[in-house]
Amino acid sequence: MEYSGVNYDHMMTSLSDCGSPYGSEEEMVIKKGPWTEEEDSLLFNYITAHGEGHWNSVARFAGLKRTGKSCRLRWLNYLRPNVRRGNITLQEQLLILDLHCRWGNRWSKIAQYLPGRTDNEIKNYWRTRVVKQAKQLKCDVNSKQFRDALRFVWMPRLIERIQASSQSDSNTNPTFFASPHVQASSISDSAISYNSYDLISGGGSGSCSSTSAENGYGSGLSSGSNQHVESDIQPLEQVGNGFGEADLWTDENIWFLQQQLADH
DNA sequence: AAGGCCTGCAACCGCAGCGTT
DNA sequence: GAACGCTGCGGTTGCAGGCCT
Repeated sequence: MEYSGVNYDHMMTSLSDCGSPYGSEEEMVIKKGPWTEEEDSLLFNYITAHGEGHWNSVARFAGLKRTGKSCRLRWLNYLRPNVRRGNITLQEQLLILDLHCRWGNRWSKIAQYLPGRTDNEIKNYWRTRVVKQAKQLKCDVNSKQFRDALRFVWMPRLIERIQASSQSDSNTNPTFFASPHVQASSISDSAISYNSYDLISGGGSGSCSSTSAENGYGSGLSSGSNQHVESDIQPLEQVGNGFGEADLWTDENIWFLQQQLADH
């Protein structure tokens, strides 16, 4: 954790300005801006002892001069156990693209299928990477043109790279997709029964999967060392060796995409 | 070295949905 | 059923650090 040491005391707002969860006998002042280590500690200890929920009470009884919403956000996006930080892996990128194709900007729903990732992180990824590339390609991120580019060009390339990486890793990391820590049943939307296998084999229910099957981008992961038994698989649990943000948005790929778009 | 620009991310804001009174 | 409060979601903003000139 890093704290800048900057005094954020100036970022205080009277609770009377924004709907106070506190008593009105005295004007409570809430703090805004980055969280301090001490605040994190207070929040973590309180939730560890009392559990999540009732966020306004958390804010009040933990001794935090924060709104309930702020406490909730800090917990969910940062303090919560199993929150994964750091680079979005290739597999995660692929999954985000696929799920966004199904559901659009339903970030929290998408986040359900990326263990340890928060909706905020996924949203930031989408905006800072994908939207940026759409701009670079001079098309709207929601346009059919760009969606087709993602579906028919980008995702197959991602799969190729994942496949190549998994093959090169198979000696050192033969259990890439198998995680004993989180059960697939933890995924609430059982209608889709989502995992990487579904994604690459076209087994999902969304339009992308069917089209992806047609276009053959499902040729990859189910083969080789990563083949797995369905029920054992946790989607995209990271083992963490070498799938950092090896970004696909290289000049070469952008050029390729532009050619594909020009052909349409 | 310094200033400006760019990027990524943490956090805030507004709104909608839901439950309770 | 209206009013209110709480929670969660998606959009947006602002800051810190890196990069470039």
